[in-house]
Amino acid sequence: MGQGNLHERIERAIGERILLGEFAPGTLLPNEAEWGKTYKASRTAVREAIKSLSAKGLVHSRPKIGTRVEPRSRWNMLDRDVLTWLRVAMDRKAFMLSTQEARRLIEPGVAELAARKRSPQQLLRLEEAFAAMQIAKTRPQIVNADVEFHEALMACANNELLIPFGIIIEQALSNLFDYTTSRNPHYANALKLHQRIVRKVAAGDSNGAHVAMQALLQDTDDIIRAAQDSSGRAAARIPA
Amino acid sequence: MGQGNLHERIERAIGERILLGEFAPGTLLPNEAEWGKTYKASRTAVREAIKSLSAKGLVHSRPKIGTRVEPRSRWNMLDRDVLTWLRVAMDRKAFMLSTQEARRLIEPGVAELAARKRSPQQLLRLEEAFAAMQIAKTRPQIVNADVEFHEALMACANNELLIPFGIIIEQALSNLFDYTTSRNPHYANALKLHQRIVRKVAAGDSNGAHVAMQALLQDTDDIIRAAQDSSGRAAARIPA
DNA sequence: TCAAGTCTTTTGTATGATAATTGGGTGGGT
DNA sequence: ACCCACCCAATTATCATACAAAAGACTTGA
Repeated sequence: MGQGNLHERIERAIGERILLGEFAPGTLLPNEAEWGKTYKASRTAVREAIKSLSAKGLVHSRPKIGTRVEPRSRWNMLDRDVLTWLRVAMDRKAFMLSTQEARRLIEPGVAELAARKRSPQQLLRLEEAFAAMQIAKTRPQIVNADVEFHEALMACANNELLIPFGIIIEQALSNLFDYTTSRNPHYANALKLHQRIVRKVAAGDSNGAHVAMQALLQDTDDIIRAAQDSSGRAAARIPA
Repeated sequence: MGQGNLHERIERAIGERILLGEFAPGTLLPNEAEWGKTYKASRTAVREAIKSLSAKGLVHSRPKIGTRVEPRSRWNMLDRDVLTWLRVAMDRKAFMLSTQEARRLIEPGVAELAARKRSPQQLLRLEEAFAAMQIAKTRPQIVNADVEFHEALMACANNELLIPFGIIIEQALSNLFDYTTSRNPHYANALKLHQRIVRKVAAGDSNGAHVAMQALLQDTDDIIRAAQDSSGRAAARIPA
């Protein structure tokens, strides 16, 4: 099948099927014995998979009733796995719109907090992340460094409740770099925008950091829009 | 012990102990057999508890190695259980500061989005939630209605990635109402502030909604500060 | 008609055995 | 003394089986 433990593979399989809508919220899943037949595994392995899905808020089990899919409002969308499955299930464009919208909502505020509350050590981590962005060459290096930059910034905000958002950023960026075929020609520009954030955070200029982050997100949106337009034109070629 | 299934109780027990710092990130937990002895349960039940903790990002298990506590940066703080344990583990004042800070970060933006994107049906839900706040009498009724109000507003924003934040609001509000002993004398004022948000969202006035939400949060901060001051004075009476 | 009790299905828990993983130790060769 | 291949042991991963507990469905009696 895929990789990972048996119960992890089963979890992924069922999770994806739920996210894809094959089992709608409110419906009853097959019972544990049937899953066991489906995936040729013991009830134990199936139960462990379902326990994980339950912890992620996707399902809820009760004796005699069975396992029921929870309403989407209880799904833990900021869980790494759930978000991955969601990306698989959603239209890519819609997914990027959602993630960018969420980023615009919180990242400027995070930058603001970071400028006000970062410790010297946290600032150092941010600066190192920026340095890594500067020397990154290959695409995975660039993505990793970019993600680390935004996570370092989150850490500067000194509020653990915000950490789960890192997962959104991670998904958004790795998706973005898949989207923009090959190298982003504006990478030098993106670097400048990131550098401005570092400077504002270092200077403790919270308003400046807020604005600088908005500028970076605007730039990202522009890149997405450009990529969309070109792919849109390609799609338009298909006869209706 | 408490309530719930056996594996849920074990999960809670271990989860709380991790959050309280008894098992620091990086340390090795006792093995499954020992947990079984500790809580007088079979290995099966222990394993299911640990699977849940694993799904919440608190721990990670590997054969021969054992189960290790993950770094806090991987903990799923927006999980309902984890946040509950965190509240138990943290100083109440610090917890409320964190939650309020997070709310200030995202709720104004949510209100803004809600004003721009809400469907008529979603608006109806918001209005009904406000109506419920108006007729609420007992404290649990008030808390429930208030939580429902903010969750309805989230729904208006039409972005599922934001939903997990509802958990923060839930915890923040239930904590707040524990904090302010007995009835909040300014409840009439709070109602007005909520109503203003409803009106702005109904009118599609995104800036207005943003500002109205900021005003509500400011009011909440004031209430907290007032409660803190009085409890601070009480604490100051204790001889040093 | 209704209510109490039994039946049945499904998850929850226990037990014991075996497989797989991997850090650490062990020993031989150079 | 160093290094490589190999084995060993501890721990989780998986399996099979049995029984317990919950709760909806059904039956039976008044």
